[in-house]
Amino acid sequence: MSTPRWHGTTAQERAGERRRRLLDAGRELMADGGAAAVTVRAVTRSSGVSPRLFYESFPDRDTLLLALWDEQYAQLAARVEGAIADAGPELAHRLRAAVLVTAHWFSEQPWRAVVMLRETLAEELLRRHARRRLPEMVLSTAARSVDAELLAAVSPPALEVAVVGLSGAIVNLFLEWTGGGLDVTAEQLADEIVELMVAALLRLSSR
Amino acid sequence: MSTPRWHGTTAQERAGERRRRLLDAGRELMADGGAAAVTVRAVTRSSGVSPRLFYESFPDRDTLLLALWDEQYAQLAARVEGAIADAGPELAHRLRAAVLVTAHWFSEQPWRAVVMLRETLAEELLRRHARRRLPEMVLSTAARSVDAELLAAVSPPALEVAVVGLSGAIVNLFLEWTGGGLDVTAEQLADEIVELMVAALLRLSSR
DNA sequence: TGTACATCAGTGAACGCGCGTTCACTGATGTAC
DNA sequence: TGTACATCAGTGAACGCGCGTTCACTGATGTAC
Repeated sequence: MSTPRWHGTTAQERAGERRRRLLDAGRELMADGGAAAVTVRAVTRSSGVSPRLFYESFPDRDTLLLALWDEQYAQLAARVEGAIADAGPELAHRLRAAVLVTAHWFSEQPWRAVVMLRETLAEELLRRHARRRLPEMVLSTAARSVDAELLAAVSPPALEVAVVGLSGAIVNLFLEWTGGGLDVTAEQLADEIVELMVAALLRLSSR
Repeated sequence: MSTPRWHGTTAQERAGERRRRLLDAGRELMADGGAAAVTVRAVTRSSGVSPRLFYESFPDRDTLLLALWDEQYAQLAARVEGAIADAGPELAHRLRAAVLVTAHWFSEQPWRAVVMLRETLAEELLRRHARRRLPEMVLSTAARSVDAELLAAVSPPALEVAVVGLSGAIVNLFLEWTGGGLDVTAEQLADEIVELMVAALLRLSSR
């Protein structure tokens, strides 16, 4: 036997399963108590993995936090990707598809907004990691190969300001909406956000 | 002597001075290390006030955090108030004066943005306390007694959505700008924000 | 095939820390006689 | 005015906790002979 086994599984299989359990526990803890609740001890306690083995999966607590964010990001990105592929060539349609699928993704599991948005504002580490990636993903994916030269013609500072303002608006809207603070449907929210984005783009291109 | 003295000062004077020193130390700690750095022990250590006496000024750590926020809020509100009084009756002028004085207030002491904006997103307690008060202050103070019936005619959900989006945009713009991430002048920033606010108001009123 | 030993995988107690809060204590000041 | 005592103001050690991380140990499995 070239790969040694232990209770019938390889070391790699067991390590992989432990990593999975640590991530799941971390996600649940973050959903309940924010990033501050994701401590090495809480994660190992609730996953049943011994603290010693935590450090076999992750060099430290911070790396786990980043992994949690990245995992969600990858899932959302895949969804957005799919939605855009089905949306036809027109920019506004692509934008709307991207925003709407994001709204649905958040409303399916409201804790996703906690992990992706709220705690990303709360923890310095996550803040630097994520910064404006979420809205930029939506924008850039939607705009890909569309009006590229339009954006290229915009002066960098004006684009910067627009992106920062839009990011803040979008993040806050999704956050408040998933938290139940906004009494509108996903479609109304998406329309609102698309309008904001289109208005910002138009204002930029008309300068 | 009706008020007893101790080393020549009354109990009240000494208690007031300790409260002042605790607040100052807390502000500095928050500016340097965020709300998480504002611990009872750190505050008492760096102010030279004994931990026992901390609880004479504040019932617990959370109350100190809120007091720090409130102190800054009161200062900013006073500035905005003053700026608006000098701005004449037109809405856009009042808005611009309010936003510009806020921008200057932040840029004078960039840690103010940390205390008022960044850590307000980071700590659950401050989040609930502050929520949308900052942008609402700017908006409502500027709009006071101007176009009140205009706003009253807007449907509540639409107004909600607009305020949440605007809040996010404004907070993010001020945050990024004070952090050095936006290479524009205070005037350019103010113009941008006023444009956003006016556009949002117009969009609302034309529905 | 049976046994002594090496190694691998995993456990959970321990270390050292800083925290919020409290409590036993000290020393300065006021007061009764 | 002088002294014994009460009270006021303040100090800083102590309590009990959870943390990130490490380390001494156990027991299961593989291997040499």
